[in-house]
Amino acid sequence: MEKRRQLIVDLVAQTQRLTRLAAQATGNSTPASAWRLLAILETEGPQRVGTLASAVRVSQPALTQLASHLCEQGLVTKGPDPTDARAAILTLTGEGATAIADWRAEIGGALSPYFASLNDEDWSHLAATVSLLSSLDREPS
Amino acid sequence: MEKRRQLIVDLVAQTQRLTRLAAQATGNSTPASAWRLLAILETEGPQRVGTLASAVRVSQPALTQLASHLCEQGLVTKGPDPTDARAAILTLTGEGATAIADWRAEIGGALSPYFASLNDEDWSHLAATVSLLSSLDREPS
DNA sequence: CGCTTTTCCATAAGCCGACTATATAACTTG
DNA sequence: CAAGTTATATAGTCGGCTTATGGAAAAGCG
Repeated sequence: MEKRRQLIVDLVAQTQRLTRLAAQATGNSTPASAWRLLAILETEGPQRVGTLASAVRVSQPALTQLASHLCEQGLVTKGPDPTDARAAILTLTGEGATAIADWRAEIGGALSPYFASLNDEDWSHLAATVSLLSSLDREPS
Repeated sequence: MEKRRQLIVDLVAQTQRLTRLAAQATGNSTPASAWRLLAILETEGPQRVGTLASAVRVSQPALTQLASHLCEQGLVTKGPDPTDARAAILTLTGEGATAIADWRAEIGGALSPYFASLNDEDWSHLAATVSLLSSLDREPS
């Protein structure tokens, strides 16, 4: 289906635009990878550095560095893994959870004007798209 | 509508993930801003640097630098504006158009496995979402 | 058990894209 | 034409991400 492949391409192009729009509209300079990391810790619970690196889709050193920044800010804590002395486990703090909530409010507020003209049908398409995107990157088939 | 605001947030989160997935799946290091620039030139025709900077959503110096890179690669050309000697006008070259086409093929090929399990209804939601996203950043209302 | 190999994370060095501030040149206005 | 404004270019800097590498712990194997 060549048409579907084209649709994927268009979707990616639009997501890049929206990502950029969100970054610019909020003015928040916190990198997207940080938000992905916090969101993963929130939904999946404490995780190892290596696991997080692949989940966030950055290199392991990048995640180590990101984690140290977030530790300094008090948004996550790094602790030992009782089952493996090499490993480090990152845990979301209460402040980290608050930071995510704040960011969500900020982005929602900044972007909702752009979505003001959507009708109910548009919203249902969006909802469906969000839910299917949420579950599509577990292993390409 | 608090639910809708939440949906926007989730959409942004998913688009960030997809953007990152696309970057990683293709291995193509060309920055997203370059693709946005080429795509704009393709659909809108030759444009001034300043106009492109805001369309691509980067600062003017960033676009100047990006343009010079793309010129070196032969993907765009920079020419004078006959109506304003200060201005520079960027134009997509044939090679530039080819580069976009190639990239689209690459991203479509790299990502389509992830979308293999979608049904017809999913695809129609995606199509609707793409089309509404395409037309949402002309001025927040 | 001891030794090798593998795994996990941290550190080092460097690249590249983006930003702010500033300079230069050209258009516009009074 | 002088003064102010606008369009782009340049300089300088910062931050995130990458590859390459190091060191320590676990796992595999004789």
